[in-house]
Amino acid sequence: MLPSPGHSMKSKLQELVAQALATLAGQGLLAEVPADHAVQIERTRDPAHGDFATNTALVLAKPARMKPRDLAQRLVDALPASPMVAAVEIAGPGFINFRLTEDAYHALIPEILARGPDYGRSQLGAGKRVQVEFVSANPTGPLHVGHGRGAAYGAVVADLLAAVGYSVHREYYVNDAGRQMDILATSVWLRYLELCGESLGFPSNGYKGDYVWDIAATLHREHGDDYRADALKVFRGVPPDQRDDEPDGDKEAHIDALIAAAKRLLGDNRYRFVFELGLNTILDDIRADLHEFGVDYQEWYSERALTESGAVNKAIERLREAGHVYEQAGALWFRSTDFGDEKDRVIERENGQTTYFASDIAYHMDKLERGFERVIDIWGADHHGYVPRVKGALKALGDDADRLEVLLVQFAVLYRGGEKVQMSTRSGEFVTLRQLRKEVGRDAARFFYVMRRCEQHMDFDLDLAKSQSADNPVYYVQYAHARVESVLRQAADKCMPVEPSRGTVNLQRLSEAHEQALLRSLSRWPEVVEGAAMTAEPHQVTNYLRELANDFHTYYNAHQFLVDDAELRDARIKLILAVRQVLRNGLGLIGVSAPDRM
RNA sequence: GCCCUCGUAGCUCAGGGGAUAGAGCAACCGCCUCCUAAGCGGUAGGUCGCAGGUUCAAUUCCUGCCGAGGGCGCCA
Repeated sequence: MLPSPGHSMKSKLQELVAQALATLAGQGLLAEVPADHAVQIERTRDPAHGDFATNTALVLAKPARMKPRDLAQRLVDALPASPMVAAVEIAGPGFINFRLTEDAYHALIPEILARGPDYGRSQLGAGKRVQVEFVSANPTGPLHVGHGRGAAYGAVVADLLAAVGYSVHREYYVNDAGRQMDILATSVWLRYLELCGESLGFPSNGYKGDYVWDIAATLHREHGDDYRADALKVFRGVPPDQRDDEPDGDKEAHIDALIAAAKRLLGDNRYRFVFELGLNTILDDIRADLHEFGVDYQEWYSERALTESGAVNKAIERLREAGHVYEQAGALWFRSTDFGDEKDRVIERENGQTTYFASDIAYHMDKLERGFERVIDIWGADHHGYVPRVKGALKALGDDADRLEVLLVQFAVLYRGGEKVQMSTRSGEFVTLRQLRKEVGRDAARFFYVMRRCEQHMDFDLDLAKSQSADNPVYYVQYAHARVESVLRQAADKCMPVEPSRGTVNLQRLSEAHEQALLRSLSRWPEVVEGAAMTAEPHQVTNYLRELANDFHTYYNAHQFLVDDAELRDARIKLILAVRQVLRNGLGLIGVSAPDRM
């Protein structure tokens, strides 16, 4: 990772070492060292090694033709003086360890209090435009808990990128054009016919969830029998469904014939009306669901609009002109094997319909044309096979496929009472995101979803998420915040001034080991935000918050804050105000509330 | 069969070239006359799946193997 122009302690040290390297280079000592060498500064694991360490001398020993410890010594000699550095020493095979001054840590407190919500934010992204597309579930039913993880993860990745200075565009791709939507419209209509009193066998491939009944009921309530047709006519000539008593049936042919019947018997306008009713009802529900989950978008991008704008045909034309398309068995194929895919893919079917993949090519072409410097797609891990073909298509179009980053999120498995919660989309028996939010609450859901690396299979323990105990990491962190608020209320009750003095006044009184540990944790926050943003790993934030909360709880147990000694009390109040601020910033970043009392 | 991800403490997981591998839970022992015990401290617990390779240095990177999960359609 390149040195950042940030203001963190780490980046300041990076700068010092870089200056020392420049000095040695000026003396002609580093002829074979690349000029753009990135200085690595890390936090030490062992406090005996100081606060930070760099392996620069070890890494550069060979090109500098020096022994690591000799190079380290020269670097130390060339290091510019800095008020933040208390001691520098060479250790082990050639590490350079830095110990920072107490003043450097004390100065952190007024900085945190002055910057407030901005402490931890940076300009690393330099305003570059990045698009984050996430969730994008088909609007054929409510979001389930699998989508919830993508929603929480995507929202935090987007917020992290914004926090480090990117201009972020959050987008939901609405698949409102495909066959699945026709199946939904037909499902709604068939349920409506049942409500009208028609008797029929519901197709095994139809959508069977209760929400389909709800949409059908709206149609029936508001329009009576206006959309009614004789069930016998609907099913006339339709090939048999595949079900237990008819194992030889074809469920695909069956549902397709029913869609055709719906279109024929309703006519274009009335079919479109039923279709739109289903689509809009579900999309409104998804939008509201995500909003209540703290997930909002800049844009809901319609696949249908993409198709109607001619973008799909344009993409196919561009591929054809570039010579990456061929016809076979009546269909149009994209030769994706030329770009690393394992087999070629159909983009236009024998019946003239373009495939979902063709829309995807057009959509990604459009994303790049809109001028985003980075395009991030967040997909369910089951779509990983799509990555080579989408990237392949971009390469075939002559675009820079590296601008597209695909992050894959594994599914979450719910556990209740130690038992796996069984889910099946087919039968409509799945746990919805809304049910999860109702059961464990928004805060726990948001926190738990991003607590693990996205590529990790996740066991979501519902009982733990609900438990109001120390075991529950959400409450643990929130409780730290509530405790700070509680102390401030107590101070007010005792008529002690809560308004702290300015600057670093009294801060030298913070000499306890617990206080120093807390200050070190507070100083890490900008590094955590930067690291989490650059690696798209929100779990680094939750881990940090647990550590910070732990430092605070330990301190709380060991020392009284509201002491009679006014100067000491002032210093401690300033410290816990800084802790409160960083807890708020961290919880805010992952979409979790910071309650005043619990 | 091919592809992707993962194998770290009894369980759930961090760490991902660097100095003695960490946390939470579970187990055991302690701590409220005190700003919320939804809290804190301590003890115990590991051949970082196995075998090679690269490196001054490998749990981390590479290769192979073993094991777990997922994906491989003129579906979306």
